[in-house]
Amino acid sequence: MAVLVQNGLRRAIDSGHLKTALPQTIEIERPREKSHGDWASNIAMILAKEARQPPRAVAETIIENLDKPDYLAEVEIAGPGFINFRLSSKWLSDSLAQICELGDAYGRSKVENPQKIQIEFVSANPVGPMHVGHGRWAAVGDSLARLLKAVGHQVESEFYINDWGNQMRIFGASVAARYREILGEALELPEDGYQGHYITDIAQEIVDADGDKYLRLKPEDQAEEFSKRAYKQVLEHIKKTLTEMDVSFDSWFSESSLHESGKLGESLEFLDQKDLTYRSEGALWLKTVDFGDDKDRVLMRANGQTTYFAADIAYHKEKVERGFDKLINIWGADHHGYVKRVQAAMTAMGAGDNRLEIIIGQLVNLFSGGKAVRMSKRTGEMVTLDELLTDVGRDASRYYFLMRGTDTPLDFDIELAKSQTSENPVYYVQYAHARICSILRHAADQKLTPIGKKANFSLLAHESEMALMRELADAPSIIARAAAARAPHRLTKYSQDIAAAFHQFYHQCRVVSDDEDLSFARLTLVDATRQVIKNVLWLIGVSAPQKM
RNA sequence: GCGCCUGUAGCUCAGUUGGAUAGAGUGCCGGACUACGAAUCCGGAGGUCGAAGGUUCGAAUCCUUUCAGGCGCACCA
Repeated sequence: MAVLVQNGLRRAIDSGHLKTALPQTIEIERPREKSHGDWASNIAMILAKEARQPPRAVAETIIENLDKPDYLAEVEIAGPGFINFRLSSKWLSDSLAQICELGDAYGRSKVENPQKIQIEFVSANPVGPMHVGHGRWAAVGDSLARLLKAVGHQVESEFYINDWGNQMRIFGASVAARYREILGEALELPEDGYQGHYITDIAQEIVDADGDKYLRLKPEDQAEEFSKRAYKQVLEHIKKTLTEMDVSFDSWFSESSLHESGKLGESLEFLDQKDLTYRSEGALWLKTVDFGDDKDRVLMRANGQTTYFAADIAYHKEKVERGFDKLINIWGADHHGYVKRVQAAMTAMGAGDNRLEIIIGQLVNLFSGGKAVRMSKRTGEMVTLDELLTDVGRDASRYYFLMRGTDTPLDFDIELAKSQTSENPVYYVQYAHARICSILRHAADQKLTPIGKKANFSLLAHESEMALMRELADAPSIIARAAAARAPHRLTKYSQDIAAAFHQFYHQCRVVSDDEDLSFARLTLVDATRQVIKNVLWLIGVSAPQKM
């Protein structure tokens, strides 16, 4: 379409009717208002000043020089100088035929510059069960990965396991304290210890398996032993929960492996050789200020221990070495203060300014019957993702997590989700899919099945049929834009738009009727709708049921 | 004090990167099943896009100021 306008424009300029330069880009957009056609261009208004002509006159000149291909039904000037294009029914028929032909692949596309992208998300600390907030990043990250693949990128998802440092020690000590309590000793929880009930559960499992075998060890050695053992258990649990959510990771990367393999030391040395570090007050610092941070950051403490930041640098260096063009990290808003220093470190390492893309997602606020639920891992006062999945279900949870943009906080009311699940739009969309399957079953009873491209699409001329076909034809561009904007939540909106267009069509047009040709055409349209709903729901990670 | 995010219908939120009369859902009022699923559809009421300036043909969108809310400002991870 843009090319069409460009050609017309060039002709207008070449012939001297328009005194202006050919613009770099010509914007073509879909008007909000249906009466404004299928596509519209604002180019005349942009050029009006330079051409020293009123916008409408410019538009007229452009239209006079325009080709008229058969997919175009009408071109008109509207409002202050918009050029509106109305597509012919042939164009809609063609896109319908394309859906039939491509099936599950419909909606996918090929970006101009396919990249090798790594997307890292969730990365929950393996010291307890995942909470509801993790669920949001699991849903968003997994859908984004699917979305990026759908537009032709090579995508690898990764879970970073923070299995090193203070928290692991405290975790082990907490389990050890509960272990001793079960075996009759007085409870002495470590400072800042974890208090969730699952800690006791883990301790109980150890008692059940090995009895009081560890009781003779010193408390520090118990903690050491248990942190390794318990963390594996917790990690398995995390994996299981993610599987239940239908979220899968291509790789699991362990923080402690950076320490053990020496990669951490190597990256410190690397920075040192580039003269980016210095010693002060007994600690080793990185000159992050030189790269946009507010202050320099400590890599190694005065006590000789490296910081989490140092490990993260090694981690990101390793990622770059693995050859990704783009690294996407999804972090909760409580980590946004950390963005600058990691970006600074990336720049310092010479990884390129745009290599790392950090998506900061606002947090999930949990409510129960309108009252805020306080969550704390330390005190164990929390609602786990498992509980949520059991209560609300996978489909509703994933859809709900995805309905809002990531930079808006998500209020999740458990009671509302439990008691009024029919209000959740996911059912509206799934119902449309189930209804279609029902229609297809009914048609099969009448010995009718959709016949794909061979159907006579010119019979689909009703207003609601055209609207539905237009909606379906949008899929590739909606998906492409959602991927580019890293905005999987747009898919939920789109899925509702398709369902709405279908339900409207359903109420106005009878699909299976005495008119066999019309029935074939409408069955094909209905089947194409089913296909598109299914494809979009798959990107969201929600099932498309045949019955409900 | 500094930084990031957010203020849009009674409520929960979209708004396709600056377009035309700002849209959904929910709630409220009123309608539609003797044919393919009423978990559906149709109609109505409901707005100073937090506020004030600015940029331009044109602003919810960009800039400045300001008010309100959330989050963050470690030799924790």
